[in-house]
Amino acid sequence: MTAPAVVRRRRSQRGSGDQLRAEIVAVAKRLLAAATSVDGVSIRAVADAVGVTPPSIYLHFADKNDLIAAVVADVFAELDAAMLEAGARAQGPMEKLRDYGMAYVRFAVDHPEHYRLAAMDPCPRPDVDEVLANSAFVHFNATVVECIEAGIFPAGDPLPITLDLWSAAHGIASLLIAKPFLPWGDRDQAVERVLCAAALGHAAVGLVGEPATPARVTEWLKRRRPSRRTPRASR
Amino acid sequence: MTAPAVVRRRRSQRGSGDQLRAEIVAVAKRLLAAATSVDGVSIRAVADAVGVTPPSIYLHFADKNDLIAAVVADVFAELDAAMLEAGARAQGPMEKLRDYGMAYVRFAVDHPEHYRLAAMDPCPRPDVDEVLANSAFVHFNATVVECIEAGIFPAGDPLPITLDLWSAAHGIASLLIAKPFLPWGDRDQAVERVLCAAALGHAAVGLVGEPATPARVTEWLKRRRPSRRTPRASR
DNA sequence: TGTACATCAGTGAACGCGCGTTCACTGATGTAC
DNA sequence: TGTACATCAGTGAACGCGCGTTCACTGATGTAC
Repeated sequence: MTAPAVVRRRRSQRGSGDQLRAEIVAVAKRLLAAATSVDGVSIRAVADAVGVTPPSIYLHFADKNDLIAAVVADVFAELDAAMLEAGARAQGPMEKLRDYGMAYVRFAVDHPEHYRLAAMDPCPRPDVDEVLANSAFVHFNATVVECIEAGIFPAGDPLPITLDLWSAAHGIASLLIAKPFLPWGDRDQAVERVLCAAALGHAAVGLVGEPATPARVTEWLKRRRPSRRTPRASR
Repeated sequence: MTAPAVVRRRRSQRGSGDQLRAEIVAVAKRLLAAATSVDGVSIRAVADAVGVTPPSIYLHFADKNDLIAAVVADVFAELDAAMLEAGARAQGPMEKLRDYGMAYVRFAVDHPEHYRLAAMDPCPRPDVDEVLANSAFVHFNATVVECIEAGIFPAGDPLPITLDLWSAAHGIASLLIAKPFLPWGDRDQAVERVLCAAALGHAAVGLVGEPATPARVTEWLKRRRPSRRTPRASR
């Protein structure tokens, strides 16, 4: 065992208190990536890893929730950056939407605990505007608008479509995280299948010209392609 | 304040140790419904609420995880019962799938913490077979098979379709739970929209006859319905 | 240039708490004789 | 029917631990004169 590693930090310069703040957020983020819940990372552990005493944390954050919130904001920014980069070279709005969605899910799978923290755990301070003003959400919604303008999705309010597609991406992302052992087969394929099915479903709703209900879905399918097999009596 | 309520239980009869076990599970389940995480419910709190001392719990469960696992099993059983009841009077496989999906999401929204525990939190002891043999999953998959047999979904392995539809239901369910403050509008409508879009997407994949990719989706849409508006240059 | 002083980032020690789990024990119940 | 005894569900007290947070303090830094 090594000695209790008292690597004392150099004290910050007068004006540069923000440096320690940023370092605390970065370290907390790193530790949270390896924990399975917020309770798994303590203020003391963060302080230790930064090389500072626990009370120092309170010079920069009101309390633990405040620190966690800062990490969540950082995670969302990273997610947005990953999405933007993935969608930068898309050929059209539909491709961009796909690239965004794939990048979203890949981020979730690559940083499961960060994703859990940001999108699956209960919000410590829930705020509509904060989510809707979130860069990732804004970029996603803008692309849905492009799809509407391109005639891919039915005209109208983009918000429900954005929420629906987000649900689809979140569904496959969070299920991959929560139940990674399921027989997903090739993960990228599964993700693309789900995202395309959702997008296609919405596009098809536009084709049908009416909101989809199961009755309409069935009717629509019957009209266009009569059953290839006789339905068996259900056991 | 009332006196420390020492309501001592009657000691169980010799053979009826299972009665206390069941009572512990029921109480733990009730307490978990009001907590935001497993850490929010302690062995001590469960013991208190049952009217028993903490060590008694260990006569019936190896440790806390074991107790939680019993609650999760109970939650899944309740979920399956709710789904079965909802789908009992469905007219066809597609309607049954819809009823199952709606019941699934309703259960999640009505019991958010139970759903979080069972489907969103990390599995304490992950087990493929346990999930795939789970009644709710089996019933869901069987209905997908019926849909395939009825020609609604493309022929082939039902498992990917089941997983995809589960992802869709899980997506809207868990997002409603994690971000209830978003502008969902009418919740039932949002749920039906997402589920139908997913189902319709898969059905449409069957129509197209090839796996969906964004390129194919766009092409397919263009072939069948040229853009109603000229795409604007993206800003 | 030198010195007294104000500032404030960070410290050390402690507060009070609740946790999961263990262990020797109790005492009501059922049973053997 | 009566009594000694074995069983074992449940108890009381404690173990060792880590937690979030507070508070009076320190001492390097920058500044006023």
